[in-house]
Amino acid sequence: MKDIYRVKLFKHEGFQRKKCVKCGRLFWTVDPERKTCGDTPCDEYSFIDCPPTKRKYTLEKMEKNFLNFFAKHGHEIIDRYPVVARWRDDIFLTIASIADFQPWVTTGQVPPPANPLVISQPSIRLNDMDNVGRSGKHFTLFFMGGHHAFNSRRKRIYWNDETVALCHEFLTKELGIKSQEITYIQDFWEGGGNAGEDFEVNIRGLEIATLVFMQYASADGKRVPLPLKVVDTGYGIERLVWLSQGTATSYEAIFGPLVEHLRKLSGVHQPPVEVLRENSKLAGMIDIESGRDLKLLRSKVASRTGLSVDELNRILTPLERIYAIADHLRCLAFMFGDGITPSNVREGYLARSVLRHTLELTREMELNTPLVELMAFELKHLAKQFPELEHRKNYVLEVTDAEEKRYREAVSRGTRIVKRIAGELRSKGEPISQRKLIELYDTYGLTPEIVKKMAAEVGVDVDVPDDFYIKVAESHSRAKRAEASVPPVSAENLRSLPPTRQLYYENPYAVEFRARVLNVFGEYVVLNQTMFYPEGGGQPADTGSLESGNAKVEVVDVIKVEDVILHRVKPPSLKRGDQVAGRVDWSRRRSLMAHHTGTHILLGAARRVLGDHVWQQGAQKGVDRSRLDISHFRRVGMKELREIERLSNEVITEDREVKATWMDRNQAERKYGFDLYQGGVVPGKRVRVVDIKGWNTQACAGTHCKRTGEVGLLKILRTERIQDGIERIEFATGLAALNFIQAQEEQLTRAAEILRTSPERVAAKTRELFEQWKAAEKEVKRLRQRIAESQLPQLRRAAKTVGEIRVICEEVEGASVDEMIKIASSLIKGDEKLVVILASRDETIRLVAMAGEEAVKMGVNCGSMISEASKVLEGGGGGRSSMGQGGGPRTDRLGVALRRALEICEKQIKG
RNA sequence: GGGCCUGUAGCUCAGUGGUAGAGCGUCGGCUUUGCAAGCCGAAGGUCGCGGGUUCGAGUCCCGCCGGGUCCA
Repeated sequence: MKDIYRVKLFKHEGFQRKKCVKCGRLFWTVDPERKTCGDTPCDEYSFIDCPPTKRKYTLEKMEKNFLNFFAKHGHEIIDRYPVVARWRDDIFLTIASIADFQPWVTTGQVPPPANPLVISQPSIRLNDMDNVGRSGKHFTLFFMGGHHAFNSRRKRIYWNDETVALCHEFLTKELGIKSQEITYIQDFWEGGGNAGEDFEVNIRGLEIATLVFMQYASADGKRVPLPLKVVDTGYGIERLVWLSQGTATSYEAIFGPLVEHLRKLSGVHQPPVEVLRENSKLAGMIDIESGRDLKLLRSKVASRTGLSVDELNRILTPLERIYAIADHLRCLAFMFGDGITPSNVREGYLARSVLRHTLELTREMELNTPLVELMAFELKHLAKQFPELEHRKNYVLEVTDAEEKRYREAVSRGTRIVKRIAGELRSKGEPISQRKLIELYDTYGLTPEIVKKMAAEVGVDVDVPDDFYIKVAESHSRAKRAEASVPPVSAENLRSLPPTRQLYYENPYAVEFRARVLNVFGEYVVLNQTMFYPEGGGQPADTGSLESGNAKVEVVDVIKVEDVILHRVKPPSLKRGDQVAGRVDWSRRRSLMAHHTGTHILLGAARRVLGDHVWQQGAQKGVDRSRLDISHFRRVGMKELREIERLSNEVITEDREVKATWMDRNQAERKYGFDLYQGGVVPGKRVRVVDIKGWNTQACAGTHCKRTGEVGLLKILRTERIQDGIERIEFATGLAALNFIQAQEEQLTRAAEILRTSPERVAAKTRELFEQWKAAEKEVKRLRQRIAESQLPQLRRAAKTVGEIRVICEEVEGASVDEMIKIASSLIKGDEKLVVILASRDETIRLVAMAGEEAVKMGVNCGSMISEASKVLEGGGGGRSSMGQGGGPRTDRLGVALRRALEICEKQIKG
């Protein structure tokens, strides 16, 4: 097999392959003296204070330089993609430049937007968020420069020789780095089902690029050659900037102004340069992953600088936090700027995590500046290079502010809970358990750090395990993946059939058609052409009938498997070769079309009213009502809803044109951007674009009205918060909307009739009535109290003497339990030796017994007395010795129960 | 999508199936030169909504609605 690592450049320039004496990996160098591979930890950073480039670059300059260099060498510059990977359903965030072209381009289904191309892609990786600020080189968001070539069997662009040559020329000619400074380490890259040989490009201890030659699909340990061989390169633009500036950390080079701003705000002093330099060099040598790694780093820096570990912690920790805050703010600016809505799910949750992590850092630093102010500062600096973020400024700031407030509320709520728990534990002298700690994190979002701090304030210990977050993960059961629905007829069986001609696209208004039965699979029929729309894109399938000769069958469902449309018919009496006349249930289809077009109109209105961060998160069309789920960072208010509804109907009355056209995917994306994919990821080389003139454009496979006027009327029925950050709007169009309005009107009219008022006055009248009802209830309560009181003398006279105590045992007609209790307690108030047993009757019998203090001392137990007496009534009861309640359904045995109670009472005194 | 927590007075929250409570706030009175505060008292509740179990449900069960939070 050919050695892919042995590229032409190495031969021309006299590179030799060597084995690193430290790590044992193979690498290429022109320096005959070199023994190590040039990567950390084999080589220490040696560019700090003496950069290897001929000049210093800012991030903006370096990005431009990178793009222009490759543009000069035949690459087309492609605009960056959003950091939220809307075109994919396997990842939430864009993690690399190649991610922009997966899966459609890399699998060969869609041609690349240009070939070869170059791009600078903001990429987000949150895996080691905790290292950011400490390691000196980690970022949550970084710019990955990538030059990509897609080599098909028919057309070769370039491969290993040219890739390395381009890289080397960029580094040496463009940046002025000496050839002998650069090493190329041989490696093998594998990920996401693809694999290939690669070079890691290192300069003075810093890895600045990876050049991958992606050519295998890897599954189950086997490697199968890919039809498309892809040059996948990734240059760390921030690292190149750092290299060129030679600052102590990359953060100083990238976030200079914001770091300076934060330093001023927090009053953190800049540590001596030599401390920072040594820290940075050593940080590069150690993979900081845990608190233990950090301790190791500190102690090594301590021994080099002569400072104590405590001293280092004091001067470095605040700075590390500042670096992390600066990094996180940039990441958030892009996340929000590209339209992520914070949420408790999906990418929204990732954004929330970064934001809360940032707030934690400011809290630890006791930096009281609201995050929204810091974000405003950051946006100002990003505006020049990224004008698209400036356009979203309002949303970014609004959402930052809202999230910050929400978090502060969560923490203050949590504080109260922790203090309460801690207060209880303090009396017992116990620490907060690990289980409780996990529970607090799980249900209130309180990190152990916060809990520890709050508990300490009331003097309670917290035992935080090192592997806390692992324990949290363990406490959750693994979620099962939803199984993909299996088609009723396998694609295998359908392979020999031609794609079904989709007549519903040619004329969505046609109802009747003729067709030939190509094949039958059980109750599923395949035709050569059809007007039946198969379920898809949230639009349910059409129904109708197929007629052949004398036989008529009903079409109950229609599905699409790849390019073939299956009609489920009842009864399944059609045969292959039959000529059929099809007829679509038009009123159903018409309503579905109006609802589908209505969905697009509504989304356009929502985006105009709420902002263009609003994305469709799902939609389901129906005949009577439909629903649209949209992302938004807070509940949609009544006023906003009214405006959305008004705008929608305005667009309907304007009777705008609705056009559906098939377009080349790249062309469509270029023209409309990723807003196209509102309805979700759509497969394929060509996409169907539905455009409501001047209002909304989406990739969509559904059937639509030709003009918005046909929708007729759009009425929002209700909204629901289906998830944090996602609002569901239910609505109806046309006659279905009218039905709803009429039904509501009827309710209102009926309510008005009952209230003897006009519909306009229903609200006022109801309020009035409600107030009167409350007042009347109170009055009733007062009066019944008076009645009860008036019965007291009579009841007192009925007292019997039993031994040393007195017992009142009577029925009180029409009294509730509460009243009997009140009567009994006021009788007892004047006589501690009194026992009161009362009963009343409505649907069931209720018994109440109360005893004075003295009577209880003499052995009276109301609870057991009532419990026993209730059995007579075939019910139950209980209570304390001073009071008992009970009853039962046998209304005919009231007298018996009372006698029984008295009997027991007498026994209790004697016993 | 899965899990956990939660909805009680204007606010913050208690409330082993048995007479709906506390603190703060509001109002009134007393005390005080006034303020801050203190003392005494009062008003204020469809216990989220709807079913069920029970003699009896704020409490237990089911459904719905709202809020919070963690995980994928």
